[in-house]
Amino acid sequence: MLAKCKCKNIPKAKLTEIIDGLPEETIIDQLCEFFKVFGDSTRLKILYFLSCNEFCVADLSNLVRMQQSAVSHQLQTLRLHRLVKCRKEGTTSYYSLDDNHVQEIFGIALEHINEGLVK
Amino acid sequence: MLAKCKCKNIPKAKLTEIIDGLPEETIIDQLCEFFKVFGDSTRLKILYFLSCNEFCVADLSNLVRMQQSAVSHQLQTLRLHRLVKCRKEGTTSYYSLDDNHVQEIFGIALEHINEGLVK
DNA sequence: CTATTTAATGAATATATGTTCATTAATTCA
DNA sequence: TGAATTAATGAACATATATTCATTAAATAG
Repeated sequence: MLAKCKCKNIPKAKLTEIIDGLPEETIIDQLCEFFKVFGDSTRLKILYFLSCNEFCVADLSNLVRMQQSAVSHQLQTLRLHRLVKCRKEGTTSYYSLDDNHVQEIFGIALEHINEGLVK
Repeated sequence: MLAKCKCKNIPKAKLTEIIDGLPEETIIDQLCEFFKVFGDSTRLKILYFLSCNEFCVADLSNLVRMQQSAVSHQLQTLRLHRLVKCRKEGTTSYYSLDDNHVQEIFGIALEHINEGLVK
């Protein structure tokens, strides 16, 4: 526990409140994992394309210009994080978005980026 | 360019529209970088504390239980991405949030995580 | 001026992560 | 059944990243 705040004389009660308000380690880890998923250009492109339409692995492979294996691996991590879902038809796997936050997240991120351009 | 969509017979016009709609590489890279910043537990904790109050490096170091150097390095990346700002007073650097999207982003991420628990 | 404090920086290291290659699994078709 | 297609998986490798340690820079106090 922090003995005292050296910088500013924050009231001890408030400091305790702040420290207690820190989300649990498991929650923080989950947040990290969630954001990490978005921190890769291949996955971002996949998410973009799936936000437009359902696609199979081969098509996504063409669209993002990556090997089938690379796309499969990335789809796996997207699936594990419940951002995309998969339905099978014969030997073909059709992927689509499984989260309504993706668009929202993108929007905010773009806002941040655009503000940077203005500054 | 994708010759044709093998999975579904998506109209060629729509497919072209989708492909053209893919953000430019520079934008995608910026999005990646933005999300990567959130994909680290130390940085998340720092952002949490700064969302509560302004703090100096030494205090943040205590709060997140990391060495001063580690915190300084992370503050640098947060600064470079314009998520925090710094003001100096003597030898002390006071950091605070420099982005109104942080809270919003956290909120959405938490929603996603909580939905996972329910499912 | 010298010693002290606070933060920033650079190099080194250990770990994590994305891609490729090779293989396997599952399904369909002849 | 056997060949072909589509996707998933595992191992290996190369790259990126976070932390530590050591040092430097800047400001203040004695």
